[in-house]
Amino acid sequence: MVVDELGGTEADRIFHALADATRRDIIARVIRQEQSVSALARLYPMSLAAVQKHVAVLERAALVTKERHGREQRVRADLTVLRRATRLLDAYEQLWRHRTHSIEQILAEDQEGH
Amino acid sequence: MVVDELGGTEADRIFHALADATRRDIIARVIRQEQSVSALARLYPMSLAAVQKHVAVLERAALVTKERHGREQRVRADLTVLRRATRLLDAYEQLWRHRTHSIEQILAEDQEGH
DNA sequence: CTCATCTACAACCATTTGGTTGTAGATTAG
DNA sequence: CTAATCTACAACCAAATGGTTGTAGATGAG
Repeated sequence: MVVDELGGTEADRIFHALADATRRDIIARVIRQEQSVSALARLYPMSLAAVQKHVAVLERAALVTKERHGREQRVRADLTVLRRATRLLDAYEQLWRHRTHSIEQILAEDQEGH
Repeated sequence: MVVDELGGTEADRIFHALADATRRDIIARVIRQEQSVSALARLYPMSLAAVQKHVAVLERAALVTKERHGREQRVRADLTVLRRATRLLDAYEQLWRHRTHSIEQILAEDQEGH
């Protein structure tokens, strides 16, 4: 029923991408060192295609980028996006602590287009 | 195919709960002031039952709790859980900055069990 | 050149998600 | 008591998720 262009807001995509243990593990691994897709696939009890899909979800959320290097496609993390997610949650906490009445700021940051 | 008890790990539930704009809006509102379910339902272009389901998702993630007050069910935020999510993302950022080789800590925190 | 490897992508399937309507139980108002 | 309100929950449905297998195109190794 969602007729949206693709998957909703940026926050939608980021949190959805984080809502899976395999994807969080992929992030944690490529933070330390970029890895090829098939190297990642060997780590998990699922097919290469499944891991490709997980990487694609992370890519849609801009949490990782791929860079072709020979015949390999190296996956690496883009931490600035992860930082945006952290700041969004931080904003909710601020909202709590300060009981601020200007909720519009955090909600505005939570829209498509940021 | 998931024969799991219910929805995976705590982090799964928290991030999944946050991956929807309506649910994030509900959190932002009940942070400021607890609201009854039907009061929340009037805010969104969907049925009461739909909002009930969103609240249930937030409840499964322990991001909100309900407290009966007369015939109303007041929804309020539990910020300690939101804080856990923030700390989890913070941990990823630390992992990035310090390139620490003890990834086990953050992964351990990411398991079912607390 | 030939073959193995890495990747992409389509088709398919079961389950979950996010919405609906409808029914029914508590609780308060008058 | 009766009626209106708030909530819960079941049944249903379309679409998205998360997995599979299979096919095919690039690229590197020998």
